[in-house]
Amino acid sequence: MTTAVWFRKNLRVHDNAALTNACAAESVLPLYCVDPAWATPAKVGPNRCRFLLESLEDLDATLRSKYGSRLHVVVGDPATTITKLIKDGTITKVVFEEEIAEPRELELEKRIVEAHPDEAVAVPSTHVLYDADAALAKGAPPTKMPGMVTLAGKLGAPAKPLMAPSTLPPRPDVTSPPLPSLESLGYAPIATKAAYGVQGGESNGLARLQEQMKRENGKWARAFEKPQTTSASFEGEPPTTLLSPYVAFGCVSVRTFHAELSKVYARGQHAQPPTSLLGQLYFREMSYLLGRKHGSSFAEQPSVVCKDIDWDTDENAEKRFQAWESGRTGYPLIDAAMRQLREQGWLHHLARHAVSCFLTRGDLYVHWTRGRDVFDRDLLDADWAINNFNWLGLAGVAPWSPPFFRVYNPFNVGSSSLNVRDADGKYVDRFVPELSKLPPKHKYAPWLAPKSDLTKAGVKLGETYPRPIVDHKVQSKANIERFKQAQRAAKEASSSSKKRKGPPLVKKAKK
DNA sequence: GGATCCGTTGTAGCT
DNA sequence: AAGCTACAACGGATC
Repeated sequence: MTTAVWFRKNLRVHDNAALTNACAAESVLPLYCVDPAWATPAKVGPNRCRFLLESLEDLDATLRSKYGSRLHVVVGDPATTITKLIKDGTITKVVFEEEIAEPRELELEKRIVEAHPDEAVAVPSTHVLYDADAALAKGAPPTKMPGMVTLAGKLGAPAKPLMAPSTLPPRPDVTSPPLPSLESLGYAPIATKAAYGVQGGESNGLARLQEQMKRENGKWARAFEKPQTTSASFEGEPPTTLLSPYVAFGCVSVRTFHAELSKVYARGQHAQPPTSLLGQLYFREMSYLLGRKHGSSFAEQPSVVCKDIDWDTDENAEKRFQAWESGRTGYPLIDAAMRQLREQGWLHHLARHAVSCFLTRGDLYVHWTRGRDVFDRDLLDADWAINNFNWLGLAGVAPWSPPFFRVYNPFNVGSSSLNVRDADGKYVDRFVPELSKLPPKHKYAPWLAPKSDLTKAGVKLGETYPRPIVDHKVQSKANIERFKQAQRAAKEASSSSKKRKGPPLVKKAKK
């Protein structure tokens, strides 16, 4: 009688509801399924996949050293794999934490529960601070931080994280293949390290959590305010905690993060949401609540969470998208960020703002889902609910968007909004080295540099580095106007359809 | 039910 | 350098 613990977004032994649940079983098989339809370079970039594999190795090592067990990793569709294990008698039950918002995962667990109503045991997720359905029972999910703070007040303290089990029931005599490698999954080897050298795994994640909470004896965590941190960042002391990849894969439980942060907060004055560290956890929570409630209509246009905007989808838009994705827009800040994303799997939050505004309503007018998919592939901390929440917001289509006429200027690096703080242009040097010999004042706007400076630096615009793909000043102004018109048209369409007593939001016919 | 307020992080130009 | 103003103006929550 063996129970499989199916690890999903909880690659850890602490605060793991499925693992804790399985402790009463006679025998436990720790199971992870690498879905080959997902773990492929087009869907999941090499950095992200490497982080996953590192996390699996760490989990396996912990299971071996602490529990005398080991991880059974199967490369295959999780539902098919679980069915096979049940049918061949390897396991009699499977325990897993429920998904909250991601459609792909919800669909998957539905298939498993329907196929195995007696064998599948779904336990409430530890991936969020609050039980999502209990939170939604209090009313509509908040779209703004004051609403989230109020909700948290109503719900009280989040559940205490579960302790790692002291022992596990024995593992059945099952032969496990060696853990997959990047190469075995069809990835080319990666020569470079991920951002700040982060490596996946619960051990690394918990160590980083402790480190960040102890930084300046807790003062750093208490004083943390996101907009004060520097966006053009890639080395040295990280500007933020860099814990997001660990939380996304579940190497660190968000509840453990919250509990540790609460201890540090209790020791002195601290910043408040939305800008504080707690605020960051609250934004994550909002993403999940909105994802659970509206996830299926996130990309449905129009819907209550997505305005009907006439994004460009023609060949020219495709070319602009490709220039953006490959870091060849002619705007060094955008290009450096996009190359950093690809190389390191990470971007500071404000750099994410800069590139997503640029791709969508700001400059290129490309559909936001294109950018979302790139982030989902390349970010180490890619998380379905959070990624959609942020793109919907930045593209200007969601109720939680900033006013649409607030567009970031991609070369005004002295402005406080993007907080680039890179007078020497080191960020450009690192990721757009073809501009590194320019004088610092021209590094973020090479097209404004005098010819003599360009020649001296060996820069030939249009050859060694692109000219700006669009004229930001002209284009952003035109786009604001276009967005305004689209917004008005959408509003009129929805109010006239209401008058006709038809469905309030009619799905637009596909082009 | 209409008015008012507010929203994590805008820009440009001026003092 | 920091701080002010004008710009243009949405939509959800609250009173």
